[in-house]
Amino acid sequence: MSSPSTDARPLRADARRNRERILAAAQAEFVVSGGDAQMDAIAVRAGVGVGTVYRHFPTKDALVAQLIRVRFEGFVAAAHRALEVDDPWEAFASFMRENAAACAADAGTQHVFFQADPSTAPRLALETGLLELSDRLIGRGQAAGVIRPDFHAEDIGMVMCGVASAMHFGNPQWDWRRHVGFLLDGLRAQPV
Amino acid sequence: MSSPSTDARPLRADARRNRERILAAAQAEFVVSGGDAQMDAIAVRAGVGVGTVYRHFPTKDALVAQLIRVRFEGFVAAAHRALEVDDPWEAFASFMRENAAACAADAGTQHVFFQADPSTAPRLALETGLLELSDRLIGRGQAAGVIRPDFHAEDIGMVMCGVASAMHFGNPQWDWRRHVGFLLDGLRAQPV
DNA sequence: GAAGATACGGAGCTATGGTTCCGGTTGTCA
DNA sequence: TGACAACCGGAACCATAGCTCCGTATCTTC
Repeated sequence: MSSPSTDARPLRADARRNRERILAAAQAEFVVSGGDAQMDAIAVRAGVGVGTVYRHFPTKDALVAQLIRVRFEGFVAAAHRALEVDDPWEAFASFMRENAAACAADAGTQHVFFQADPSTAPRLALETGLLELSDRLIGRGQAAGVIRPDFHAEDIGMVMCGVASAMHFGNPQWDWRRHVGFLLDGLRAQPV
Repeated sequence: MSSPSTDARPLRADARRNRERILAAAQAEFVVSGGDAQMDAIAVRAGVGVGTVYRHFPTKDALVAQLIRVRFEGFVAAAHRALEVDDPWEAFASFMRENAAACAADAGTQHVFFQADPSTAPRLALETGLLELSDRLIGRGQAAGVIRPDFHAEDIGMVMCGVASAMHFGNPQWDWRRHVGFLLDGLRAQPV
């Protein structure tokens, strides 16, 4: 929940506080509204006026984009952690499980994700370096013969998109851990 | 694209024709609009007035519900076909592949699906008998030792939801056939 | 502590899109 | 073919939600 904006002029104290509040409120509001949060509701929850919301985020899309960006930073951090793990399979598997858990924990961003332009995720994966990190993670597993050789870094987006949306759109009783489990079993190198 | 309404009074010829046109137009319109089709646009495409759309479907939700219902009838038909297949694994796998292909072929209904109430799919699965058919299909595979024993009929919804949403929300370049392939490999009974 | 820049609040503007309503039209049946 | 019921068209209504505007309040700096 940081402020990665590129301009460096320091925000006034109250402005910075409000910015954080708005992001948190948006996240919370997207949870309860199921992705259809209204700007007014976000403002109320943040304890500010709508005008303030719009001063920080010129449009609703901009606010949403920021939420998504924060989420991707989390993915990147998880990838770095995974690369520390010795066992190549466990590194990959824990990366996948951790990302799924992050999606599950933050339903707000999750809801919003699926309303964004389809190109958003691929673009961010490239920009944040996530794609390259994933590539290393997978390459390591394939070199060790534990990940199927026809699996690529781009595929992570596909399967994780599936896992996340099933936990989001589907029956609340569905267990996403099982879903991830099925996939991981399918991604493991098949014994010949 | 049939008319499964329960009341039996025959529709006037023009009314029946328009009803079919509206459903087809809605499907097409949901494709190009990415799920945000407008009733006016549907009416225009169907070559009728909005009033006519509303006479056949009292609300947009009702129209959407009908599209989803038709899709489920397709699933049920696929399940029946699959049960004819001799090889238990091939029966199950072809069922999954065929359903995924149906989702891919009809992006319109697909888009709409994810806007519907999350309880819609489970409810329809029950009502249409799809759940029970899936259960038989899986039970057969498990009895033959080719499907992992901890996979249940309800799980089909979960994984198919994932596959469908990845092909719908995600990068258009993603190959859903690979996605299904990964899953099927994970669902096959693992050799002990 | 005073001045000026920065930020805030929230009423209200506006566009969008679902829905209604009723005068006119078209099947259907005798 | 005539009469009635069923059906159609589309202008207009209305609720919703994104966004703007400007007078007021607050922070920061000298």
